[in-house]
Amino acid sequence: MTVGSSRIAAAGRPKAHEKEGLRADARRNRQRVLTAAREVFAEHGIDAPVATVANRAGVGVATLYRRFPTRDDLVRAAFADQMATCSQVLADAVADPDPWHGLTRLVQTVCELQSEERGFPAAFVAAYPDTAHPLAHDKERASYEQNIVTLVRRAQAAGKLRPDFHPSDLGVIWLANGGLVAALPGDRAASRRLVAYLLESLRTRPTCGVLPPPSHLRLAHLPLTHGRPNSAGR
Amino acid sequence: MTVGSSRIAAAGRPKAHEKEGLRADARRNRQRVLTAAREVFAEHGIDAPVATVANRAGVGVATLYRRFPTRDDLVRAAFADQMATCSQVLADAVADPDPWHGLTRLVQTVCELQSEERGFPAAFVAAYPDTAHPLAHDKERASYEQNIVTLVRRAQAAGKLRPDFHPSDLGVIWLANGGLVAALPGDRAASRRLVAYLLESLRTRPTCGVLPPPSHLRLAHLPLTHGRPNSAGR
DNA sequence: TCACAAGTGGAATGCCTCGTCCACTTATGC
DNA sequence: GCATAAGTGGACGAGGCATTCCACTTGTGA
Repeated sequence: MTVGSSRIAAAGRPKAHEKEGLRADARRNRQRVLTAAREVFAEHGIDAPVATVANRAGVGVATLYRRFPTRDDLVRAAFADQMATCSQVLADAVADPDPWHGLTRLVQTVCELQSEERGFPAAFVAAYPDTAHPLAHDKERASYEQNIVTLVRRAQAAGKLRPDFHPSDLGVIWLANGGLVAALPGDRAASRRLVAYLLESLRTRPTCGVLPPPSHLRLAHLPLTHGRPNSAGR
Repeated sequence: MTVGSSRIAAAGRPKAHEKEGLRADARRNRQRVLTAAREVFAEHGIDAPVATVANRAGVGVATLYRRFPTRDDLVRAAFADQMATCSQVLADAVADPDPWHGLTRLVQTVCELQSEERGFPAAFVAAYPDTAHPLAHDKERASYEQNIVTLVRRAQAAGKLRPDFHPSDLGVIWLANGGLVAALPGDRAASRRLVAYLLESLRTRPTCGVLPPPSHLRLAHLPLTHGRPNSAGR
């Protein structure tokens, strides 16, 4: 991997670590690792040993580490599809002419994604870090938050969403559902009932009770350590 | 610890492991360990190393292991007060002449206990195992379940609780709240908002929507492995 | 076909944790 | 005070996991 390698340098490829610049067999292995990671994470949770993933993929640990130097890299790459779906659903929701419909779809879809694949809730949480995290850049995050705030305000302006709903309540809903799914892996019905209850109480009603004030938590202000005891300073 | 020890045997004490039969210093140490365990579990989660607890308590690991042979023993003992409170609140709820009031109090109190002490939600889950668990005997569990079912039926008969509420939904609520609290340790407001939303939609309303069917999960049919990656077959 | 950079696997290393063991200390009843 | 069972602490071995290293293999462009 000499920097001055004439052949590669001449091809003008930016980084050897990009998916595109990979050799064909390496790209294949990368894909195998991701598939294995999803399977293993679903079975044993997000903290499963790296070696297990490598075994399942039929590659050595070194191969896995070359592509995904940290566990976070692996987790994110494994659930990148789901995260992309979330982004898309949020975009769709904002674009929906009926903001209430967009909002309910958003809540339902994210919760369903969470319950479909065990391990994703934790990845979902990890993707919205509080501070000092390199990926999911601040700009991207800020854009998500902006969209969510917009959606909430519009749904409230339309008279459909209860006025005391706070955008951060979406985080509350998703974290709660994520916790439920983590406790009852494979039980989709429980998640669906939770969501149904919650959506019902979000709708504007004549007899809207008074909610306790929201935490001053920013929507994205979530910890990285959910279900990751290794980082708990043992 | 000779079995035939005349002195001890004459005193008629059943087991040397009972709290009562402990020597004064041992009882003191036991208490220190429990206090340390609560602190450490709150800081680092329920999976914190046993040695950390022993250190904090100022005792050796052997001392800790003698009193609490398994991690589960330690966890349960550490949160025994909270569990007892839960039992009491359930008993009070059933005894309450207004079943709706009793039910809401029950939900709120348990959720508050969960958010007050990080680590307790996991302990709470662990205390309601699915199978093959020595403690929280079947009888005790069955009695809890019976009480919950009674309470729910009465609240529904009184016309206060929506008729499609299922007793197992209480488990859904507590697991969801537990997950939320685990993700946002120290944020009581988030938990309170979740509970407020949920309680609102439990009340009978003219325009009650149709819920998806409940999972066929028994109320107590919860996994032991919540937040315990060590038991996940690494 | 060849040269070689890219890629690979698995052994090796180091760290952390569990749980046990045993020589030593201490509370207790007489 | 004394005898003794109860209690104690820290060392220790086993085992699991993360991460690195390096000799070997393979894909690729010429």
